[in-house]
Amino acid sequence: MKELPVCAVPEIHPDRITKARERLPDEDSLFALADLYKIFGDSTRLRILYVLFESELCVCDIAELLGMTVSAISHQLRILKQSRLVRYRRCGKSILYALADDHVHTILGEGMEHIHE
Amino acid sequence: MKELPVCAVPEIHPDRITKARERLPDEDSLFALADLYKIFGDSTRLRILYVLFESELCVCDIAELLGMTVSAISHQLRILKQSRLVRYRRCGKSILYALADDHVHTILGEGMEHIHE
DNA sequence: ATAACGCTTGAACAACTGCTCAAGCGTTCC
DNA sequence: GGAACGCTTGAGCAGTTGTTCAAGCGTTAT
Repeated sequence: MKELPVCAVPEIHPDRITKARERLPDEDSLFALADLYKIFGDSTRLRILYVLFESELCVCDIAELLGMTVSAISHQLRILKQSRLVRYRRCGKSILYALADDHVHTILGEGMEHIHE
Repeated sequence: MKELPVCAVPEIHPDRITKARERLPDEDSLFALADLYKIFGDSTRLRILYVLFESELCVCDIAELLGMTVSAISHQLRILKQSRLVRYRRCGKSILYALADDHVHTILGEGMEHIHE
């Protein structure tokens, strides 16, 4: 991080603007990234992800765990499914949900580190 | 991740529920974590963070860069300030904003990895 | 002092989000 | 087949969010 000591150019700094613009990812990546973080930005979804850390669970298990309706959980699981953060498989009458991969661990780990510093 | 092959217990699985409950962080951490991710869940704020990667910038620089009003940027900077993701210092008439620490890099890095896999 | 400049702030508004409720779908068991 | 069960889905509603607009604050320049 450059820290320029004085403000040689008042108001607008064209040189810095040019360089900073290069750091901007393309628009698609930006929106995809924002959408991903939006998913983690809700405590219900966070709680769902955390309870899936231990083992796969059916929808009514999760609802029971979090003290919420099955419908509310199902709505949130659909969002988590669409973002490929959880996967599911049918098992008799139930549908068992599980974390899709290890990205969830690492992403949540970084976040926890920040808030607890 | 345990993956149980059959559903010995239909409907609700009390043993899994007990274990899963232990993985839940305390409520304060959960809300703090959700609030942190909410910040990253907006493309304007993401763009602000990215343009600050290169060097510190004043408010009207950022506004110019992103093609938005100074007011809109200022509102978002206030949110980023409150979450300790950016810091600022006065410099003459201008106020220069910069990334607060390296957490931003690592958090955004993890996210990018997920969406590009 | 007074004006100009850079930035902040609060109110207002449209757009979005998460939950509830009611209805419906797919599978299993009788 | 038909009932029961687990889950999903769409509409509706309250609460939240991001931007605009207008006004105001603090510093600098005259």
